[in-house]
Amino acid sequence: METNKNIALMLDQVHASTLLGKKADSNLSVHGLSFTEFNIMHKLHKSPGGALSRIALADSIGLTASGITRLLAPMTKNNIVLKTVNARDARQSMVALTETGKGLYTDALVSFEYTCSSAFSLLDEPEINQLLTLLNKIKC
Amino acid sequence: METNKNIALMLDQVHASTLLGKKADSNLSVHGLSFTEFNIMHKLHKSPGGALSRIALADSIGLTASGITRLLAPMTKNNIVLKTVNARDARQSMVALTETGKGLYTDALVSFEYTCSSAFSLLDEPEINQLLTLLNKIKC
DNA sequence: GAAATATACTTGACTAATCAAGTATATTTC
DNA sequence: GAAATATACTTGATTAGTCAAGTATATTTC
Repeated sequence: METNKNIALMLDQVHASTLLGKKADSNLSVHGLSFTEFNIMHKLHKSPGGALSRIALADSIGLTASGITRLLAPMTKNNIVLKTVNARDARQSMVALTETGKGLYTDALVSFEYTCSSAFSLLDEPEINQLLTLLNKIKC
Repeated sequence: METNKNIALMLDQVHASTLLGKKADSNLSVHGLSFTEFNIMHKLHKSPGGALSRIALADSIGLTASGITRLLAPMTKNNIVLKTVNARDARQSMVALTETGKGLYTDALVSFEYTCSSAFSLLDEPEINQLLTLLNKIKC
């Protein structure tokens, strides 16, 4: 019951994320993308069918449904993502990358990989695995 | 050079923080405090002299100077923190908790400790230490 | 199968933060 | 010691998100 360490962990965790997010935003800005936008594109890209519902996207990055609506509006207008109907459930609109979006993702990925590898350059592979395992034990 | 793992780590890290921040906000709301406000109060409380400059506060939690100005304005009006001049440097205004602020901090700390210990309840003490060490190796 | 409830959004109003530009003071350079 | 630069803020304008309420469709209950 080391409450002080729990507190330090929480604050360090959130502080690190704040700075990582800013660094990612800044490195992605040359592609005209925010970190959140890139994050969405990444989830879409790695999803098996290439399409996800808005709710699934929201859950996958910790945004509200409303946040997703507002985020996707300009991305749709700029032809980065497109909206398709789900035949099984008319409430859902599925989101997918357009061809333009895929190209943009591929370009931006290079910058993002750089951001990540430089952020974690002091960690060796076992440490990265450890960190991944430990993060997954956090009860969010 | 496992770039995929670096990417997963970055995204998991930020995702966990987003959810932790929301949980902290929700648990602190009964005290009328946001997580950011509590964070500031915590840094002030644990600072040796009990006072920090706005810039020091900004750096300590990853906010801009401007963000600190806006955050402290209502806290000052509500008598949670107070502003004192730095005799050595007239540009700086030092921030400290008022007596009211100290009392509020003590109360809110209980909720925050609960938030943290429940978030990290699946981690044992060596794991918490590991996680702290690994987080400090991230280059922010 | 109608009524009640749940899910998947969208929208209006708001808030917390950012950035860029401005002001005041301090420090460095020459 | 005057001029140039750097630091510590504050403020106006903007942005990215939240929440609460509304709408449309789906599912469950009876």
